[in-house]
Amino acid sequence: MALEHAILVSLLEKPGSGYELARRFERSIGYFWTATHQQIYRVLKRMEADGLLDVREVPQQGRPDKKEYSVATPGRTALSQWLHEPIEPESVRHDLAVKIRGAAFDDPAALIREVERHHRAHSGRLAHYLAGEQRDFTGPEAPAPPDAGQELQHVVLRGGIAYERMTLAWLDDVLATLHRLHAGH
Amino acid sequence: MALEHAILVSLLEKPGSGYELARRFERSIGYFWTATHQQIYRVLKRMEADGLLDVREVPQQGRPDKKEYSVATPGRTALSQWLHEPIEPESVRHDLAVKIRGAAFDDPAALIREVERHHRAHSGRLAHYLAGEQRDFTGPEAPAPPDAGQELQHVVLRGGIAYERMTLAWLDDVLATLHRLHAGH
DNA sequence: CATTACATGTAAGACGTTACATGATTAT
DNA sequence: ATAATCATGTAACGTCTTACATGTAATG
Repeated sequence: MALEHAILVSLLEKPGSGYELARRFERSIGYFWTATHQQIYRVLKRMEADGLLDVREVPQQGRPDKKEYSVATPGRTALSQWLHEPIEPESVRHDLAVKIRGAAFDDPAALIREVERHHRAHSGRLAHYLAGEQRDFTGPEAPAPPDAGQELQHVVLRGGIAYERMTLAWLDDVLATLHRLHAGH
Repeated sequence: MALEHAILVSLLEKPGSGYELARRFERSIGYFWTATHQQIYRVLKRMEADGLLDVREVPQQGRPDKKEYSVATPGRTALSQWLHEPIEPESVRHDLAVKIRGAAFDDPAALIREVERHHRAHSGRLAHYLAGEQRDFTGPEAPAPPDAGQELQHVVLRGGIAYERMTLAWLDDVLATLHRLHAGH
């Protein structure tokens, strides 16, 4: 049920429409929580009905009107409450690991292309994160005395960077293993 | 829909009952794919109805009888087909990262305990993985010429170990950041 | 002329979680 | 006695994904 909380955090960082939230879930906050627009619109309605959010109809010119959501007081309370509740360290789901173990019953070499694809995707993400870090935190444009919010956003981004680097190193290991098995050895 | 595939892989590694599968999803295969027994029983029934699995009633003494599932030919085909389909690099969901960003709107210091709890949990997992690696792959009991299946299981386990080490280092970074913010900076 | 961006939604079905339910055996 | 392990399930509910549905405006 943390989609609600991710939305609360994102709307506290900046109010916005369902569409805008969907875009953020493709970037920034989407690095550690994904959601599609269908999900977002549904949850926004429920959260509004529950009084967690305020809506404001914003007429626009040359564009469809939008509904700008912002966090109401009960929403802040709900977030605060959740922050004080312990959560379980999340359980992982790695399709690729299932595939790798499954390859023992098929052709391990056939997985090489797939693993290379994942490697490229993670390289791309890493480059994207590093560019974002440069832009927002370590580059010349970055605000000199960062506030708490920025420090916290940065440490989360550093986590994403560490994750991608670790994953790339592991995928290299996987590729080496697959090549070794292919060579007969 | 990869639960089906994880079950196929696990049953190919060794046939077993729903209960046994549920146990495996708490260990071995559960390191990268989780499922509860309720889910497993439901999916096993569906897979049997779909002809992917064979069942054998095994009477036992001093214990309830069990149904031993094994992979039928169409199940092997289905797995093979999935292995040859490209999958998307998975999208992540990190509650803790949402909490960290949310802490900017609450009390960052209140998160310290929570992060420490996660740190302990991941330390435990790492120790568990390392013990498993020692037992099955690098210890004196490990089979000298490992086959493809073991090589692949090992590289997946190495991924789990790398993930836990990376996570612990990141949690140290998070704690240092939270302490810095608490100190007033 | 086609595509991308902006903007919001519905519906069906798959998947996952939590709670409930039962019952024997083994270990403390 | 109590709890843990073995063993299998149902029911209710909530979440998530995929496909469908519509329409304008800007960009190439």
